[in-house]
Amino acid sequence: MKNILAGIDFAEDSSIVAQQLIGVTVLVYGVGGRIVETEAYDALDPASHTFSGITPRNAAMFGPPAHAYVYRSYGIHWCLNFVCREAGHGAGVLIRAIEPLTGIETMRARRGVDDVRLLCSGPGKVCQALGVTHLQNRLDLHAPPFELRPREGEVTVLAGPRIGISKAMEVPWRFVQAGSPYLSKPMRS
DNA sequence: CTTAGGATCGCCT
DNA sequence: GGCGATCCTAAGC
Repeated sequence: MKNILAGIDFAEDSSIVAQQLIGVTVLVYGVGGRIVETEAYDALDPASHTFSGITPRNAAMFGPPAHAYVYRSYGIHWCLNFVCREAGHGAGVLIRAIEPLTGIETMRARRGVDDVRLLCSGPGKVCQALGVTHLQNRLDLHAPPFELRPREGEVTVLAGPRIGISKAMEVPWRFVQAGSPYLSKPMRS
């Protein structure tokens, strides 16, 4: 199935996909690891880039699911999203943190940091470590340079408020792997 | 430990 | 002209 990848149906709501992505391995040109933190966004959500309709920047999120949406944040960083639902809905999942597994030396070199816990502990860091830029915007996640592998084993997922937004603060659409030392911030207890 | 400021791009008011 | 789905560094308590 076209929308099924790594055991996840990307045509589902972004809040569903965001939870299911915790524990999934993502590689870009063979470098990456296990997703431990995500956030869901949706066109009905005032905190989403897509809330006010399609623009050149967010067009990828209105495209087909299981594709990448990469945007520039604060003019400096890149952030990686996976598009959800059917084309035209403007929904997606922000990849906020990864547990580094393969290509750790490459990530260290790209990030200029030694501590593994700091390699991918934030959306901008994830893209720097994995080498994601606008060149990957709108690419199909089924094909290289992307590779997604299903979650293996049990994962405990916690939900809480999203980070760095000023609207819809009460929506609990941040998802983390419980107890992971690789999060951008610990989940509030 | 917390807070503040700078970097710098695309879109909005 | 303002403001982010951010990160890093420096300074203060």
